[in-house]
Amino acid sequence: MNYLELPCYTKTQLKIIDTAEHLFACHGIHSTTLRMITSAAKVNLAAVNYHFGNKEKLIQAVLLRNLIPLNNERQQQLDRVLHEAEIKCQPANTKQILHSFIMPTILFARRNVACKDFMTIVATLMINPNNEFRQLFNSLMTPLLNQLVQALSATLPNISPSTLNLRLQFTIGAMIFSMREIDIPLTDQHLDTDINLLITEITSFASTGMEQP
Amino acid sequence: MNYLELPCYTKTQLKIIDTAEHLFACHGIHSTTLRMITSAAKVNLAAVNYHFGNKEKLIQAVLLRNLIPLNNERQQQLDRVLHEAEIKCQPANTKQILHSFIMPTILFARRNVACKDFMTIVATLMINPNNEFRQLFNSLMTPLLNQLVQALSATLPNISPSTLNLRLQFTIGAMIFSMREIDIPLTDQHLDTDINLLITEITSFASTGMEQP
DNA sequence: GTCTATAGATTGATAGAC
DNA sequence: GTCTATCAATCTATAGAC
Repeated sequence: MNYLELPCYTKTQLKIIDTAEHLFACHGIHSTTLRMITSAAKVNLAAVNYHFGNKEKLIQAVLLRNLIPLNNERQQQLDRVLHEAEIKCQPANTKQILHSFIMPTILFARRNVACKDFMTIVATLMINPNNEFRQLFNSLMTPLLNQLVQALSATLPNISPSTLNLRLQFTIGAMIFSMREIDIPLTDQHLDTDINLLITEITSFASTGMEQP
Repeated sequence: MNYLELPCYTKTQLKIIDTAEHLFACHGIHSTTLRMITSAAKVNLAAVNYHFGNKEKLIQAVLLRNLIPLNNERQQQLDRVLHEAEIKCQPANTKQILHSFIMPTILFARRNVACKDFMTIVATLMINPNNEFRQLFNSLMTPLLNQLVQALSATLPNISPSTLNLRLQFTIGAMIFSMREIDIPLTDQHLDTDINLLITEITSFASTGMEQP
């Protein structure tokens, strides 16, 4: 349910999207000018306006291009976990539910530079309460997050949905801050943490916190 | 140790700093122009350059004005916890150590609108790996964070410092995402969560995660 | 210290030739 | 579709009157 499809882009459009994504992550969306994008992508200055209409629609294209496949993968994992639990006639456990969200996210963030860049953009969007693209982002995230709270609520009926809601926020915050682009000023040792170990660490960290009385 | 002092500002300078802080949080640092700041602060357009030199130094002033007292408070709490443990001749427990960092932060974030705004700015800085003010921010945070890892390491000798480091990142991420300005698109119920309950929730969530084998 | 005026650079967007 | 040229708006910063 809720699987969305991607628009189809030409080669030039993809070159612009790729370049914009990288520059948005490095310098922030608003500090990145159309001239920076078009010169780095080696296309004409007028190309962005010709292919996307304006700068805002280019930003939307960057969001959709990454978030639609990522959320489809998250949804697929959650569906699988819930389906397997249904077969066994018992609720999925906390770790499985959180893993269905954390695992695809970390795998995505570690896939390549472009994906890392996108996660930086997403994190920035989540932090800023007044961001102009927040509404689009929310509309893409809400269905999945609501399903997660609902699934957790079935597994942990003694914990109120609002508390689960709060702890899911903690979980997402922990996950976002675990990513390479976001390092607090400690040693950078962990940056090369084995990806499977990282997924296990976050999932365990969040699960024990989630199940607290 | 490591207590820093604040510079002394005139009324006009404070008016500019207050206004800038709010606009930085609402629209981002780079999207906020000197005209937006000076017109909202009801001072002349030239006032920022006269009082602070340039835009960058104004941003630094906003950072220092908030981060110095906040970190002094965090340091004081950590010193107290470590001192009490020393008297009892046993290491401080995980919850106390994390509480010394989380409690002053959440109290600060809930103090007033200006403080909430500042936390949004800090979160944005932490997210962006290439931010030009990241170095200043890191230099202010590193001493305290190193002490936290050291204290946790004494309490949890079976867990490697790099793992504690990683879990401290999870903790900070969870804390940042718990704040009012940063809401994932779920119900907004939690936004008015009782402040003491919130501090307890985050501290417990992080402590159980931190102590995992 | 405050203000106006303006310099000098950069921005997003578009018109029109090819 | 691509390109050059350019517009109108906006930006930071400063000079100089008061």
